[in-house]
Amino acid sequence: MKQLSTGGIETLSLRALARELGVSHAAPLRHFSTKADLLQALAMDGVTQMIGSTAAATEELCGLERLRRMAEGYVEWARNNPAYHMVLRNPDVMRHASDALRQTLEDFARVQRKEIEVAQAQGWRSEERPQVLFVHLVALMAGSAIVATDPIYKAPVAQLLQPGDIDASLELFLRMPED
Amino acid sequence: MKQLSTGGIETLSLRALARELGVSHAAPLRHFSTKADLLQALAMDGVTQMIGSTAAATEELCGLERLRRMAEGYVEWARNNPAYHMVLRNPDVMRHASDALRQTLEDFARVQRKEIEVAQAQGWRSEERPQVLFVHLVALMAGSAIVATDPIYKAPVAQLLQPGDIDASLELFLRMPED
DNA sequence: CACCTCATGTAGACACCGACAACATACCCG
DNA sequence: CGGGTATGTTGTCGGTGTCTACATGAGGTG
Repeated sequence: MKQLSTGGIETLSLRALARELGVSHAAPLRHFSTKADLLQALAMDGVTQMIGSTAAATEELCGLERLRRMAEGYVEWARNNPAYHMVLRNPDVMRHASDALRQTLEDFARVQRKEIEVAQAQGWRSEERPQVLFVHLVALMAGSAIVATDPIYKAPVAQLLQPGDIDASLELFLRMPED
Repeated sequence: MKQLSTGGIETLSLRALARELGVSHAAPLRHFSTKADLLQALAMDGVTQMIGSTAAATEELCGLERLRRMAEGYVEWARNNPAYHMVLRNPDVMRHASDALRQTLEDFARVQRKEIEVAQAQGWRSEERPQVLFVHLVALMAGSAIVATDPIYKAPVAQLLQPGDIDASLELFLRMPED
């Protein structure tokens, strides 16, 4: 159906894609009726892959540890798939997300909320309101991925940002209080 | 020179801009030699304004309280200036940021790092490495602004996200441990 | 005043793009 | 066999960024 991320991309153009595949300029429109459709498909693909390499890979864990590994895995996925990550960062793409994409993201959020509950039952920040922890987690994951990948955020930190710093930052939030 | 944000925008086009101003299609190129130049100017404008309404407005504060107000102010600014915020979120724009823009951001980061030092001296997370706190702060601010403004992040939280939740989330990090 | 220069605006052209329509081809299934 | 569906092709349209050549006017200098 499609071989994505053929080259390091993101001046994506349907016509360039057609050229790359050696087909006529309008051929891609048979598969994606509009350019937004293509980006939708890429976003869905990216989200599926991201969830596959975070939530699924931590299925045997639970509670706080699972949350930490999920967050670390998310940042690592963003690092390893900058093209997909850029698509997911694009507000214009996500604003018109399909119902299926929204549903997938909601399922992912549900897992996070469930594990927050478990972690709280295990004594992690048990006095906090769960939705505040959830918002914090989501913001921290999204922001850490950006800091880890976007050159403009790397610049102000320059050499100061050592390899493990982002994981250490995630752990500031995702660790037991008595550690 | 320019009246920006004439309408709620971000299918920005030099020709549309020219039409809006009642000039010929190539006139804007006299002021911004390329479209990327225009976005650069917008980004610089946005960053200047953002810093003006956060760092400057908290000048009389210091340490932890200043950091908290800066973070809250940043999120509020993003909420109130979605168009500017979208420009600053765009990786393609920021990747080619001018030296002046980089310098401005670096100055902003310097203030944050200084206040982190002050806060640590006041007993806030004094055992942590400063750069880890800095990375955490930057990620949290960037992520919170996105969660606060991007519909795709609002959706999974739905009505669960109450007005004060994001501030409460920021406070999870930016508060004294004994509170 | 004459003259030059620079900033600004204009018109035209080019290549690229997304999208649409009309037509061709091939394949599957009743 | 025959028709429908999926896929691809060519051609076209309007829109866009950018370049070039040309106009015009303001300001300063001789």
